[in-house]
Amino acid sequence: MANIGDVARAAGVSRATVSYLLSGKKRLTPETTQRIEAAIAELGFSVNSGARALATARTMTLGIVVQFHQAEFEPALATYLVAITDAAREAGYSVLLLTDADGPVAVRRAVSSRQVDGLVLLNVLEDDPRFAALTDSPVPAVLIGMPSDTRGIDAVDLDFETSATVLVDHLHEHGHTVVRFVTWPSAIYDAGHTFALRFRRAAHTRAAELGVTLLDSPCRDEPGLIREDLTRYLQQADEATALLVHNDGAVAMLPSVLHDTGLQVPQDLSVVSLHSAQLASFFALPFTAVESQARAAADLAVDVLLDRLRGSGPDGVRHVQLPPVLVDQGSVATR
Amino acid sequence: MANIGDVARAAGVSRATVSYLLSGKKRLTPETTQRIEAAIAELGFSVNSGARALATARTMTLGIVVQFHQAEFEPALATYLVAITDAAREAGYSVLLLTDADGPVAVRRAVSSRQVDGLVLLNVLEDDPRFAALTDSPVPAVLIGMPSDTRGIDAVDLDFETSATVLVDHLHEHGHTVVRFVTWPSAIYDAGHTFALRFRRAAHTRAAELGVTLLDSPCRDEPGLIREDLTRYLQQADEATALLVHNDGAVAMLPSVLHDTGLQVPQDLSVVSLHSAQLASFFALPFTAVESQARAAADLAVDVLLDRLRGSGPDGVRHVQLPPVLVDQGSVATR
DNA sequence: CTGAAAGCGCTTACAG
DNA sequence: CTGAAAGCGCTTACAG
Repeated sequence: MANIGDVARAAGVSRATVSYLLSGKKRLTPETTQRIEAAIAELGFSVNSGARALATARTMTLGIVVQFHQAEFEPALATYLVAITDAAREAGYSVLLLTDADGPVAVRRAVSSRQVDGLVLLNVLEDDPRFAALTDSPVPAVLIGMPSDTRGIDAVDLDFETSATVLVDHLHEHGHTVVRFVTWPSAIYDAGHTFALRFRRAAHTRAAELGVTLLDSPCRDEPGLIREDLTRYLQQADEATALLVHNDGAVAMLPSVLHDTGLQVPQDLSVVSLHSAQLASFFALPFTAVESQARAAADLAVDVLLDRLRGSGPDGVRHVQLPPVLVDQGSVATR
Repeated sequence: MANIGDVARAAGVSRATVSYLLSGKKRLTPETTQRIEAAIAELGFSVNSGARALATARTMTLGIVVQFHQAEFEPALATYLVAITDAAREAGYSVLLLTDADGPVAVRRAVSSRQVDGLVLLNVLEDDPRFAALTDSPVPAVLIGMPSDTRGIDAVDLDFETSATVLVDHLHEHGHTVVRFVTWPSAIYDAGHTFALRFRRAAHTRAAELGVTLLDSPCRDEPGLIREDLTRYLQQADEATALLVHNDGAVAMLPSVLHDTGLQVPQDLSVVSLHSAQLASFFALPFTAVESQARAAADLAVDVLLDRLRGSGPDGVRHVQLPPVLVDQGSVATR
């Protein structure tokens, strides 16, 4: 394969001149430019990325750190990966996938062998073990997720707190005062998933402010068990007039369980939910909801990280939360 | 950050000696080994991967070429990505994610800028546009998918033909002679998805051999439409006593539609299916089925690719098909 | 068993 | 506007 010397020789210039054309850092005469471009095209030359990385000390590569291996239960994961990679490519960056079961190890290896210029962390926990590997690292990172203490790391996510507020408000405005709050299995909260903790906390806070009673109703994590749990909740004779759902598995199962129990939405029961847009689309979910947009979060994360890499953007640590959009599908009745 | 020279100095040896320890290509005295190892640990040294790539002409990186952007409708995609990356890492390889909407461009760029030593192609079509970019490439590739003409490229996949045969046999053995074949939307076949074409062809061939009538019944590609299509098929008054399903969206919807139409499986209707293991697990699908295992295919693909890179393994082009496993869940009644 | 030296393919002050 | 030269951090025949 041709290297920069071959191009220089074919064009009758020095290697430096070819390099300047490639980087655009110096302006060349039109004739020189044209001769070099012709040589590049003829030889099918492209820059050896390893050599460039060595010379510039920049890899033009970002790493995505996927911490968990339950990819199967994360329908939005592929969307995140593809969206991050797309956004990175548009900025001239490649993407390395880092999936080690041991997150800190994955981070340290990529950083110390200088494989990446920056990192995107997916599936962030309140007290994430990867943080330690990041604090003494010369490589900037951005979290997709918003722990209460980000340790000085940039972070980006849907605004789960406002999302909860918006949904509780929506129910309250329609006259609902007792609401069943269908949540993730407790293991999700215990593990410290930031999206779950933030949403739950804000839902309770807002409900208290408005005098709305929230009945916590966790669903377990397998289809059969979720169905059982949901069925039990729906058949329970109590004063709950609405469901506030934050659990992708449960909301996916909900239409079928509603059907089985013969309850009509919104006549017999109102429903609002927070779930990923992927899930909504895959199941054509018919509920009024805030949909988390993996692509928007991914684009934002890459923007923030690139700002940091370029030294552009605002000073100081950045915490950016995407404003939720309520998609009203009429699944809430006025009481 | 420390480089190999810093380590050499700290250990009182030459850089070459450190390099030999790192690569294991020469045997050093225990004392030297120990001094170097101590220096490495103390300095927190690790090899600069770009520099190593430049010196060795090997990147130790594989590229995954994801061609389509409908990541949302591909629940197994994340599993493929994670599984390939895991397998690669175990062999000492990193993984670059290549998602350009223009597949051939993604391939050419990664190859010509020497970012990868090998490529894994996902979502392979019968007449895939990426093949052309591969034939004149010095970088070996493996397909996950099995076109009829692989152009000399290694390929790996579930054996969809045997899968179809096994499922048709299963129905035939239980006395079913008229079977409704619920298929993907015709666009899937028209686009040339190898898994769809191979399965359909083999199903028809086997059915013809056994004297089983297969009623082709495509489902469209949105939840609402799938439900409509399935409902219409189930209510159709004909002699079909069983369903053979090859359509992930349809099989996911099937339990609910069965419920609505009041049909009992297997009493009123027998069902067999081919779907991804991810789907089966996410929905707890209760049907006798062949489940496609993304992880198995990913492991196999990486094995084949690494054999090629090392020059090990059998000579010639390799086409490996994973034997299907029938998971009998009793959804077929004897007639 | 160990080391000096060339080379991988690029970039970038620096001099002209 | 262009080029000679040093340097990025490694590896690997080769000589000892």
